[in-house]
Amino acid sequence: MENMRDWEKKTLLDELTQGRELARQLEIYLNVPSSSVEAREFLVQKIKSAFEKALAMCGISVPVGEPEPSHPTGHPIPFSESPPSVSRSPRREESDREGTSRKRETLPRWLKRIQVSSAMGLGDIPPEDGYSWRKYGQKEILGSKYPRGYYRCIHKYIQGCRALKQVQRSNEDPTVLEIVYRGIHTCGHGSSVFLPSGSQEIQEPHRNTVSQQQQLQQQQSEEVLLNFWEGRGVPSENLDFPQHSLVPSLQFPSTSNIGADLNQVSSASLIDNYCSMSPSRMNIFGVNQNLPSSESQISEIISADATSTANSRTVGLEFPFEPDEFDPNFTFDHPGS
DNA sequence: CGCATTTGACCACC
DNA sequence: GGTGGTCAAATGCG
Repeated sequence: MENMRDWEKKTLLDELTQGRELARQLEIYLNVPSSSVEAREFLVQKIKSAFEKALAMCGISVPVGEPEPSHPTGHPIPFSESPPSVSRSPRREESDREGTSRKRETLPRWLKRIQVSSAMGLGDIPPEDGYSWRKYGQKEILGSKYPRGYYRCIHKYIQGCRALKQVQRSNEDPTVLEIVYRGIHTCGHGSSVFLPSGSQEIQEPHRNTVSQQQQLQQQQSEEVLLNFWEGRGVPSENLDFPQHSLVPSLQFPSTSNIGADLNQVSSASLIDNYCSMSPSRMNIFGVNQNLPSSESQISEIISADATSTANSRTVGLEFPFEPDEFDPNFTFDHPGS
């Protein structure tokens, strides 16, 4: 441990921080009697995974008894049995480690389209959204006129926050920025990015207690849901994730109270509009999505967007699998209720 | 000089 | 092999 390099310490810290945050989430779930067993079990798995990785980094082997079918990040445990060979470049060594791997993470993601004042002149500086981001890359995308910028939360290394976002100008309308958010902030920083302005005050000028942390977790969860629910986005038909299937828009009855009404939004009204859907049960922002395939992660949702009129909500959902795999019972759960 | 951004290279995934 | 996501050295900026 004493000869551990800085990046190793950072990665270890990441894992431990992640484990702590997940434990806090689990604590919240345990205090909510109606929360699903699956969600709790999923969190337990993730906590175990985080600590097993941390232990592995300390050179302590992980028991193989319990299989870990799908690692949350899709990464293998980042340790080679043999010392790195001399021929390998330092860069490659580092890229093999958890936290610095180039392997793509399977994080929940959702699209936000934002109108900016002009196509030119503004550069590609994304509008302020309440969080602090650091740009870590830019890429020309095939078939796109404009490059895609890659941003990570600035608290990634300090607090292990894995939130990312990608910003790109729309091909059709350069005054529209398409922002793909990936992952949920676990850093507790930032403001109510997804909340309508003025609807919620900014948090925490002071150190957080455990209960404040819980509130933050809860609030962040609600932000994601609210973003999904009230987003001023486009119908799903216009979303552009060609590699995945897209579920047609669904209409809901109007609702004024998110938490309460979401539980009632369930099957009936949805099935009326789209019969061949869908997963039996889904937590939009939590951790539970029971699917026939036994997959159970929010990351299965590629994007979610919504528009609203006086009498209805139109919600577009995109999943990385075919709609006809779904069974017809489809409900939204509000994890906090 | 320190920090943020840019940019070419690397690499996983399809 | 092509594409997109990430890394990290180089560069720019305050």
